[in-house]
Amino acid sequence: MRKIPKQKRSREMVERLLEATAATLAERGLEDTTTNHIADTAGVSIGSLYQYFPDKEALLDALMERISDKISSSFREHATKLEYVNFDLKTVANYLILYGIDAIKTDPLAQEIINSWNSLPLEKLLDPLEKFFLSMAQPYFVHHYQDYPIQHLEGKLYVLINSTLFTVVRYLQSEPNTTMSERKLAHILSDMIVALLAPQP
Amino acid sequence: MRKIPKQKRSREMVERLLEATAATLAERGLEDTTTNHIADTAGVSIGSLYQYFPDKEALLDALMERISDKISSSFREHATKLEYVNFDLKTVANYLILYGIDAIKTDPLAQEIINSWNSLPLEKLLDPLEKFFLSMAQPYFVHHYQDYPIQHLEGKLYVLINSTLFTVVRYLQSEPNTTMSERKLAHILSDMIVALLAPQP
Amino acid sequence: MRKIPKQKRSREMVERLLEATAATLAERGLEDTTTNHIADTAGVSIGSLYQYFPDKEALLDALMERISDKISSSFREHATKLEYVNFDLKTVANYLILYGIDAIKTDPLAQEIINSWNSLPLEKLLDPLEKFFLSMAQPYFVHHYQDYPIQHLEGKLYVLINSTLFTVVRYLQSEPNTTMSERKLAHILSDMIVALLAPQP
Amino acid sequence: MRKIPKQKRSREMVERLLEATAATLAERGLEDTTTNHIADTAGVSIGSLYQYFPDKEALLDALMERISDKISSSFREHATKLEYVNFDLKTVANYLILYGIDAIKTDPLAQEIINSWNSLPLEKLLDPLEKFFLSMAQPYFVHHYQDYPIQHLEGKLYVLINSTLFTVVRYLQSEPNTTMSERKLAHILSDMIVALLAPQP
DNA sequence: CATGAATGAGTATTCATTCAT
DNA sequence: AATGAATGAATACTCATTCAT
Repeated sequence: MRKIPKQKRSREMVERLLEATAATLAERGLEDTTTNHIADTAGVSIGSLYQYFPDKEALLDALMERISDKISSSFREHATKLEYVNFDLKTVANYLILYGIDAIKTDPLAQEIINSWNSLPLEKLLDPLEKFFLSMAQPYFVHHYQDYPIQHLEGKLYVLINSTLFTVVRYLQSEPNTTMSERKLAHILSDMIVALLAPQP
Repeated sequence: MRKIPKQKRSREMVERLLEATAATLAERGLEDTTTNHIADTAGVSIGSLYQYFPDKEALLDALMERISDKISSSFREHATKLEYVNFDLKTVANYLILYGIDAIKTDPLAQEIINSWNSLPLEKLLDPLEKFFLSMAQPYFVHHYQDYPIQHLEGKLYVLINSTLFTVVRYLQSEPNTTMSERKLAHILSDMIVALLAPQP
Repeated sequence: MRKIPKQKRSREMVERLLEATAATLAERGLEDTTTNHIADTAGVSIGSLYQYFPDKEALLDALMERISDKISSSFREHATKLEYVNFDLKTVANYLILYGIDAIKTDPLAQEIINSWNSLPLEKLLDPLEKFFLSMAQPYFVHHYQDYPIQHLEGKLYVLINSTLFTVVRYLQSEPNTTMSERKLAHILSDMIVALLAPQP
Repeated sequence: MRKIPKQKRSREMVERLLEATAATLAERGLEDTTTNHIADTAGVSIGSLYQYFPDKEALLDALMERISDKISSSFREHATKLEYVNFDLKTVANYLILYGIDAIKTDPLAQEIINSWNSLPLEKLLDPLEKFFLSMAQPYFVHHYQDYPIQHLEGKLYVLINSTLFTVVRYLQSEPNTTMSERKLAHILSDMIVALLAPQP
């Protein structure tokens, strides 16, 4: 009976710290973010921070996972709302890529992550994201191409997801200098996805 | 007549420092690489290091560029030897990807770079590489598909190059845990390349 | 109730660090005084030093101010004990100058300051001292020469205070080589003071 | 026969180095002046610099002496042109002080010296200057007050010269914040000089 | 559990000076 | 005598982490 409130408090604390980390990162940039800044922003003592996270790395790792979750559910929501199952692959892919680009450009934290991917534990963000997109893509395929060979599918999706994610990241990193438009990028990427997955029979 | 040996010396020093940087990086990992370590490894005083590079960042940047060059020429050589122009796209792509993977796995420095891409100025490596592959791909296309629409080509190559590079990098980062074989990865990637570039007419 | 001990601790720390600075300065000379030396001498970690002073300069500045305070109160005490208001200007000036010289020669820190005025933020010492002597002189004048024109007074005091301070400092710097006795110096200086301030009516 | 050109070259070199030091000091400020900067400015190798001056200190010392000489001759010239012997003490003192202030404010090097007197071997400048003013004042007194007691004179001049020099320096250091005008300062200082030296009989 | 004062290892960089050529 | 490449000691300051209260 005592444990539940404790866990709740604990969860709230973790929450608070992660939000503080996100906020500090977005405001000051990774370079200028210290554990003490984070504790301050969270309105918590530095000692407490270390009660909940063994070290800075763990904090960053947890944040990346959390962001991964947010992105996932945001995508899921959107895709569901869109009733994506009813559209053809090209349309869905194109739409989701554009949505993703927009989401990143809107969020200062996402911005900072993209700019400091050097120095952030990006795997912690990408690994779950990879799994998520896999889990999202599979039902789609079950629906549209019932007899699609699953083993092949997994490998192809692995490749496509990473390809798309990184190309978008890199595009956004060097954006001001690039001539390609977002629309064109999305177009090519979704073409690529379709081309690899759904070759004309 | 006197100046040439000077320039030579200077070049040698730069060379030596870059090699020392590479070695230190490969041995101690980026985390534990200090400018003093590098100078030591180069058998040179720390003061000299700073005579040739304004700061640590410049050293790392230069190293990345140098590696990019090495990779480029290594690929070019290989591709030329292979007379790649005579082979179909699928074969060339597949071969070069496998060659690249092997090259990375053979080179401890490449290994370290892949593992610490966090913290390394990866753009300095990727930007030229991107250009290089573009320059390598274009003649191939001129030869094989004379009537290929060039504007599309550039965008597609941009996407494919980044997609391939990153997917390979990511594959190698998480390799021990992955079930996919290198051959399969290469296969899928080259499929993807062909699918996007050379749709069956 | 809890905060007072904290503030006390803080004050003690500042105290300790300033004393350590003074001691290190006196012992090793400014040239050879590092922040780490100071922290060591204070029996405190270098990190703590920087928790209380933003940088070395601030430490030195604070020390100068502190010394200025010490000198001021020492003078004030002495002058009060002496009931200087009851004596004529020449006597008071002469006495205080001799007292100052003696105080400096007795204090190894003062010695070091005089020898390394190069490299010390002397203004931080002189500005308040100037003000102090001004504040000390004015009541005296109000008392002795009620109808003394105040505006003139301020300018003259500014000149006299700086003149006296510096001449004494310079005298002490080059003392071993000088033939003039302290008494003579004090005599001339007090003569000068009287001559400028209190011309025979 | 060979030695004379050598000495000449040597002299020129010293000259050049001192001028380079002065220029570098004036342009970059003491803080940012390195021996290498100086050698560069002089158009001479750093090795040569050390052929003529054992270390940086010696260079600075020499510069201070040289400046002292310049100031002396500049004053002497001016005073002579003015036929100062024919004027009364107050006028001469007042004029020379104003001239000095102006000379300093006109010369960027003088400016820098005043601002970095911390860190410069000021004694090297002041000692000769003190002697110079002494030597300049004595004939004046011989002329005007033949029966002036010489021993007293020396002590008084010592005090007055230092007083005046420092008060002016300090005034110029804190000038922007001061309300007193240059004229007033000169006025008080010359009053002080007259008051101490030439009491109304 | 919370606090936050204290810790101290760790590091990039400067610059006066030397000495082989 | 001149050169200038090479030297390397020396130092201020940061920040993740601990632990006594």
